[in-house]
Amino acid sequence: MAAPPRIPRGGEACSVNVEGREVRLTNLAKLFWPDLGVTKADLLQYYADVGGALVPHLTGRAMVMKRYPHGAAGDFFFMKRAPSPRPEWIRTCTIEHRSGNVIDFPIVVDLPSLLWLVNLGCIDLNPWYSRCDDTNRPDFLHFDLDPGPGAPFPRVLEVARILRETLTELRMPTFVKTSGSKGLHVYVPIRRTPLQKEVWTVAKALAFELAVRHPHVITAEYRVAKRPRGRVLVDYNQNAWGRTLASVYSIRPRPDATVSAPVSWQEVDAGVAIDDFHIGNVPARVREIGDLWAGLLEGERYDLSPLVDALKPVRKRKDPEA
DNA sequence: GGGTGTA
DNA sequence: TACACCCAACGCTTA
DNA sequence: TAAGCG
Ligand SMILES: [Mn+2]
Ligand SMILES: [Mn+2]
Repeated sequence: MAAPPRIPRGGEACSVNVEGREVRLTNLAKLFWPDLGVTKADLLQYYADVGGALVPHLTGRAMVMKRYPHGAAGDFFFMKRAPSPRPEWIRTCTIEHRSGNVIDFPIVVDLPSLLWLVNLGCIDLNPWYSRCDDTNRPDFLHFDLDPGPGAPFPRVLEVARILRETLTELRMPTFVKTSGSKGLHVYVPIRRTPLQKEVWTVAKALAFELAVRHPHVITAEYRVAKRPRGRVLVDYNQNAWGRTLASVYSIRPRPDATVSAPVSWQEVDAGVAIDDFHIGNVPARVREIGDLWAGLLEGERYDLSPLVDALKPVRKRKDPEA
């Protein structure tokens, strides 16, 4: 792999040749984390450094932009439509919503398109779970583990281990990462057969099953006010159509520039912490151990169809007889 | 972050 | 020139 | 059908 490009640290703006594309980068000296002395150039350099591991996880997926043009502590706004003007080599994904709205989302396919997106003020990257060629059939089932008030991070680790046990019993491959914010994300690679809604149904059923079996540490309660204190929410609704999570290797707009970092289950057992992974140490970790989540894209994929079928209302279920 | 519209 | 303004919207829940 | 949720 080619060495990552060097991002100029000074000057207002510049044009950098990346993999044969001219990428215009702006406001390079602007402090995105004033307390850390971390600039927009540092943010771009980080993504250039981890791009080899990150880009495969984004490529071909519509991106929801969460833009922080005034830094991590500044106001942000969501944007779905790829802004114009833009380089002619930025690809888009056209998705029609049920309301009739048609949105042209940008797609990341390589390092130039990634850096173009980051330069817009995107601190974290938010890809769809499905690829653009079939936006209603996701590649993953996932579990968003959110600690509620009074739930310390080690309780999230505990819930993740419980979840892993359940998924392993079902023979599902599992991958875990810190969210970089408060919790953990567990992903299961699936064959691209069920619709997003069907994947959501499976996530919901498993979330409630877990909450019933481990009521002292897990909740799947929809209403905030009804969630018991000190529990970890299995936020199955994150599997709904059109929703996104911050990707692996995303820097989060948090005070310490923490990163959503892939971790091994051994590290979960040993006890990681959110602030173990940040803009300052993740590039070296990736150089040393590579992409712990490569198997999510390249490895075996689980066939969710039997589970989907089993959860259908009896009348609609495929009759196993005759 | 940056284009556009208004003063 | 110097500003204000805009920039998403879903599907799922319970009442 | 409306409002809460993320
Ligand atoms: Mn979360
Ligand atoms: Mn959540």
